[in-house]
Amino acid sequence: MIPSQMLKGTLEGCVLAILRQEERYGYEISQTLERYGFGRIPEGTVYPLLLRLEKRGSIIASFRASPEGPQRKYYALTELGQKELAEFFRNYRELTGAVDQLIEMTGGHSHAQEDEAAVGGE
Amino acid sequence: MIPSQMLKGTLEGCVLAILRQEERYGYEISQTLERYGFGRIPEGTVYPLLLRLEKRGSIIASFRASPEGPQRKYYALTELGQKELAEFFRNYRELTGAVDQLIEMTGGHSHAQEDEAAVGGE
DNA sequence: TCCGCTATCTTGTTTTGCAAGGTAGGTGTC
DNA sequence: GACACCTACCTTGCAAAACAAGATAGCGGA
Repeated sequence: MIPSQMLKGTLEGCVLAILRQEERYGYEISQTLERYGFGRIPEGTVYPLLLRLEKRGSIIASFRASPEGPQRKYYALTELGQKELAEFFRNYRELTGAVDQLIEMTGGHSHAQEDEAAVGGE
Repeated sequence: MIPSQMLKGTLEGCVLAILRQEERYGYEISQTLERYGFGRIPEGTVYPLLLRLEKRGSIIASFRASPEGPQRKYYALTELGQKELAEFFRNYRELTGAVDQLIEMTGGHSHAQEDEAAVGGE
């Protein structure tokens, strides 16, 4: 399980990335994140995040009926959202670049699983 | 500049990684992080983080004189700290694995700079 | 004496993930 | 009709952590 602190800042960019190609609604996004390996991201996280993005103007919403259950609120990227997504990519690369360099300099480990196997856990 | 929200949780693991091979003191760690590409990490961030780790038992401190200025507080990893470092590696890989997969599935981009160049900025 | 560098720590603010819980539509079962 | 369950949305309040700002202190030089 990815610790919640480590998701901070990253989740927002990931939601923008999910909306990059097609409109999606909150409930769907929550499930999509889980499929990508983020673990269960509860609605109490996703909806406030979406409302924040909407208020800021990064995404726009439109209600549409659902074949099962209540209306769905579909979100789409605005131009601002696309710029923010591009900036997220840059920041994410900057972060992983720094961390990967640090890991390598301080004793390797960046993407292999040598001695970790012995520690076990999870 | 990496946004501070994106550093949350990650910084702690990075400090553990820095202490992996040799003892270091706070002021030094702050400068080391900058050299690795994290940008300026102010003392108001580093010292509380170190105190937190010390209280938790992840690191132990020992004062030693400095050739210039006041005493230095050197930190070293404990066994707990080493386990936490190993867990940080796992979590970091899990996070980057999920994000990289998401980025790739939603339109590539993982580590190239194609269309972003046109957006400009920074 | 005062400034600047080294070196430590504290207080309070802000952001954000999440637990918990509430509202509501639709379908099925008793 | 009453109830349960899934879908689908939202809100309130808490906790963790980065950081701005500022305090303290040793040491050297102008």
